Amino acid sequence: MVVEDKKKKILESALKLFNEKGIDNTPTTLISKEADVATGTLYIYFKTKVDLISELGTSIQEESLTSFLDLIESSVGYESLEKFWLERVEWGVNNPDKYKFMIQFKSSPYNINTEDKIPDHEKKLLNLIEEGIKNKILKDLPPKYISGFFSSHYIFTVEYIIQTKTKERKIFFETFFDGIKYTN
Amino acid sequence: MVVEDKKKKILESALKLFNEKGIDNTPTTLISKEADVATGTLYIYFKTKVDLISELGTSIQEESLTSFLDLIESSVGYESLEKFWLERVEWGVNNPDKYKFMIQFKSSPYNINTEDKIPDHEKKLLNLIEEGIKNKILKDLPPKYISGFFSSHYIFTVEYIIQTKTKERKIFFETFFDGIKYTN
Amino acid sequence: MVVEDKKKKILESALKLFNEKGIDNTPTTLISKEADVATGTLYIYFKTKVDLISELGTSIQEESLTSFLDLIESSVGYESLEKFWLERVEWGVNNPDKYKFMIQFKSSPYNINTEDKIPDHEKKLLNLIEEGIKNKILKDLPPKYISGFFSSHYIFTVEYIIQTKTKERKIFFETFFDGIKYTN
Amino acid sequence: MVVEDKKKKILESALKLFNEKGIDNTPTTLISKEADVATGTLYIYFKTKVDLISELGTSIQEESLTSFLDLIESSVGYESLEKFWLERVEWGVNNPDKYKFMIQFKSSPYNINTEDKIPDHEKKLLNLIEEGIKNKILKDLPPKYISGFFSSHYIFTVEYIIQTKTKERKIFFETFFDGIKYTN
DNA sequence: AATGAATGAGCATTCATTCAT
DNA sequence: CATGAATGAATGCTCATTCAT
Repeated sequence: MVVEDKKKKILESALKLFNEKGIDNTPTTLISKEADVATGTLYIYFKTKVDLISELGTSIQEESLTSFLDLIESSVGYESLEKFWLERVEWGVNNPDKYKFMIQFKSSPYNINTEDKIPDHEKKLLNLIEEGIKNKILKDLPPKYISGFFSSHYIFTVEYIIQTKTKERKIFFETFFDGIKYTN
Repeated sequence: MVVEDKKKKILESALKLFNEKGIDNTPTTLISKEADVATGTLYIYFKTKVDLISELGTSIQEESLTSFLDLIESSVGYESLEKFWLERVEWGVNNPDKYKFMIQFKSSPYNINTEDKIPDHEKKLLNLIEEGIKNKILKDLPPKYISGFFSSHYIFTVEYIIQTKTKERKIFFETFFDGIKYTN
Repeated sequence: MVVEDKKKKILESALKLFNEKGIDNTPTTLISKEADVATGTLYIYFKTKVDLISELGTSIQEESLTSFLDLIESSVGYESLEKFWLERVEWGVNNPDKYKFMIQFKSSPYNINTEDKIPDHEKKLLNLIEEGIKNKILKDLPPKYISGFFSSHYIFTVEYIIQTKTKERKIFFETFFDGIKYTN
Repeated sequence: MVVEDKKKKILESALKLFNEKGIDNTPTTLISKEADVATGTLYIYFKTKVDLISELGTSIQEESLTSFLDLIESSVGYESLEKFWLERVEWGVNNPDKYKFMIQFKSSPYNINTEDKIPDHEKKLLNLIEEGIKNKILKDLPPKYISGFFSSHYIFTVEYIIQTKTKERKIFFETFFDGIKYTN
């Protein structure tokens, strides 16, 4: 087995089991078994179970934000926001396991210190929003409210799409955008 | 101590501790201690820890829906929806502990059979939404999407208000309503 | 309810439940419930659960030995022994609950001090046996061995009769008597 | 410590404690302590306390029946039966702890499914008895009665020998055999 | 005597983590 | 690096017994 392959298998098994049984109902021994690895091996790659959870959560959150890089190149408008939104939604729909775990992770006590690791995106997004408000593209709402609204709307929409298997996308984005777009 | 007082204290202690430490990281012994009650007393009022969790979650969910009764009397429009939305938001803001637990509970595995107990509200809300769509007050979106959007937007907004302590309300409701209102 | 009636009901319920679930798997609360009596009432009539068990065991043992009174009037011989044996067997067959519990009780740790309460019968039986040996009616075996053999043979036989529902009796007694009768 | 040594020590400690305090009054923690092993170690070797009890009971029952193999080679008669009986008695007298536990185990609720594991001996013994009846060596009693009588007589006799430390054997076997031998 | 809510020590079992091999 | 037997603190739950009413 190639080096680091075991770590990968452990993370994959953890993801699967955490979704099936919940984080707190998944013993590390079971993760090891699922990963075809000895009990102790898990503790070579992760100091504690919490470390494993954190690393899994953080890495998935980062992956979910890949498309963000495109957004910060452009300025905020219907098209750029829609593109960003669509890419994230598509990622969620195509990675339901990772997505599902991300939700569980975010609302768990294990998320505590994770925000420190993804602060840049937040800041940059806030900057873009402020710019959008100044340019009268977005309503004059607190930027933090808009970014939060974005997240919550996105999370709910992905869940809805996964459940209903609908092919619709644009109308869902408009629900979001109509809520925050500038009107006089 | 008055009858049923102990049960109340147990529920209050559980609420507090579940929010502080998470449901799965709160031993029943700690709940008992916090409630100034013996270990076994908890099991007089609740058959199992899961029963305690369920009863707490269900009762809070019901409480949070009290204002719903007003809504179903009227028809869907800006005013009636806003009134409903405002009352629920106010409940959440004024009961942050209950609110916080409700969120944790809803996304937990302990929520499984609870929906059976609060299905009417969902159905009635869907009926109201369908009516709103027919009357060209709301966009022609899947009713389930609108009701889900309502929930997710409401949850996020309460969180935002609690964190920022802002006095704003109306602009937040408009964020929601502008997203779903009918336009030609 | 007549005085002492509750005590009787408690004993009856205990007998039933001890047989159904085993002594150690029968909570006193369940006995109370079965007897339609409050939890605390049991402890008015019995200082502890062990006391209840002992009293039940002892009283049943005594009852099972009622027929013994006839035996000690006569001297040991085929007829008198058979009569005694038959009466005890019949008692066991007709009181399977009491019989069953008696077996459980005898082989339990709760039996410890009970023998002190039924020593007379034992002694008198031993005297009768010694007499029987002297008179060349019984083999020259240790009297204690014969009395123990009597018990064990009796217990097994009752079990056999209850299980098979056979009407036979005499041939079973002969199995015992042929084992101990004097032959030259 | 050699592999499987811990399991052995756990079984030995359990045997000792079950006899001293009774199965239901022996906590698994005490067994572990007596075996100089951690609490959790017991659960590596036995899934539950019941499993430990069953394995202990079954293995001892099997050991007690070793001498049975000789018996089934021969046909039923005074000598062969006596040899079988003597060997079993000797095993009981020499292994009073195992013997004592076996009795407790047999009359306990934990014995339920154990008979499935030792059914052959019973069947073979019944066959031998039937043969003995046909050949007019044994009385015409129900074979099941004879085999049960054998057991109960054997159990009582071992108890008697252990208590009295007598060296006698033959006279006790005759008690049994005289009870069942054919006479015309 | 009767009640039954309350008590808290006790128990079976789990599981994150370690460490000798 | 890898293994997996071993550890023991921690947990959900039970139940004999008490005592205020």
